[in-house]
Amino acid sequence: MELTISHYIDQLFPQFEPALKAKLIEIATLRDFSDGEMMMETGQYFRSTMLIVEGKVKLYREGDEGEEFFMYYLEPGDACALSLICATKQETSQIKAKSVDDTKALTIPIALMDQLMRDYKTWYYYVLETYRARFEELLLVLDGIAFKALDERLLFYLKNQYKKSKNRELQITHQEIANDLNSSREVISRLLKKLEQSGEVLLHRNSIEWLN
Amino acid sequence: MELTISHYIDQLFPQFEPALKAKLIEIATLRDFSDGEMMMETGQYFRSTMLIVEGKVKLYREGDEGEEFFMYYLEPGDACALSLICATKQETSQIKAKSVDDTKALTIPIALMDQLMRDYKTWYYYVLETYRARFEELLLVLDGIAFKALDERLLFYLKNQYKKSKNRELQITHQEIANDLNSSREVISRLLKKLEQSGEVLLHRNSIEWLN
DNA sequence: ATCCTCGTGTGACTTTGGTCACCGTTCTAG
DNA sequence: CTAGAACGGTGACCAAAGTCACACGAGGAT
Repeated sequence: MELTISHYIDQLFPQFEPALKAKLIEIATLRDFSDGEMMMETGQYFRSTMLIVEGKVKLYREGDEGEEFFMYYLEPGDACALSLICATKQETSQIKAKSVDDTKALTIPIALMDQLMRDYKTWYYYVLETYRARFEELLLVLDGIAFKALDERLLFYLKNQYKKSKNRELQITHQEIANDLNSSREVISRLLKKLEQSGEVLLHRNSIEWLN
Repeated sequence: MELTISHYIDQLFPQFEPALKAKLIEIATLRDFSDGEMMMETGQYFRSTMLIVEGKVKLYREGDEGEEFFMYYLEPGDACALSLICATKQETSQIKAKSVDDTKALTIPIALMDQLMRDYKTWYYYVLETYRARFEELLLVLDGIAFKALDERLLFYLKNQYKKSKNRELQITHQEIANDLNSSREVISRLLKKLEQSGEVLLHRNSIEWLN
């Protein structure tokens, strides 16, 4: 087990100083989440901070009537910014996180966060950079929804998905896209049809092919 | 001058440990911004971090065609989260900040940030809390725009303004509200008219009166 | 007093996107 | 093989919000 953790840390966090790596191997535990499992619910408290080492995690905001609004993905090497921040204050989260793949995460008790921040400079930089990156990502999402029409947002969404999956063939249904963009299936279907007619994608059942 | 800085710090940051207060008095300088002055432009680099000690600062996101989208205000005791984060990485900002009052801010050279974070626990907590608070605020804005119709957003906006100004009479034009909400003047006028008819506000030229 | 600008009110129209109804196809469990 | 569910296509309609055109009054400048 410790071998595995050590391996992940070397691969994904090469910038961590040796002493920090050793410390993490000592205190972190590996936790598994299966595809589709909720990792964080609205209103839940954090007991530990998580570093994703395998799989993919989808973060979204939940509306008053349970609508879901996709924000961004966390991938191996990423940390949940909220769990880093909220952790120190024991605040409740207003965000949901769902594993969308078989996912493994290193968990670190929040009680040790202060010590890590103080003692390991590379950890401190990592945390700040994580914050910054999430904040920027959130701003991009805000841009989309504030300034762009749905067709542009859809295009942005698709490009993002392709980049993450590194695959010409995207396995997704129109309904799922509609959920992520907080729209409705029919509207997404229509917009996709337009994209197909203008030669940007090919539509199949359960998948969308990108024609670059 | 040092007397003034010391006074602000005691008033607005009582939680700072004595050594930190002394350090800040030593390294911080006071900077003035006049009403309406731009404090930060899109694409600008940070050279220092700022703690607001007087006045009010409006933060907004700028769209591709120059549209402005209001995010939140910074008030005395607040710090610009972005200048705390980006500072350490020398990244450019994608946000605009405008002084909407005669504003004073303590500026702290970014070169000293690392040292402050490492040496003063109360500073470290303050920075993390600032991040968390701005992140939450941004999430609220996102909620509004993602899940609410314009009439609800307008109401939320007005309540926010009243809370900040502590005044039954809000000095603002319909056009300004429209800019902040990235809408158009006519639409805002119509919605305000509805609010007046339902007895929630009284409309005057250049001001809106809240009837609680 | 006379202009002129600014803020506001309002009707008519358009566009975008959400909703409803319904259909055909594909996939899968039994 | 068959029933039912899931997925996607489509037309008709509706509602919210953006746009256009114009009118009116308050207030400041000359």
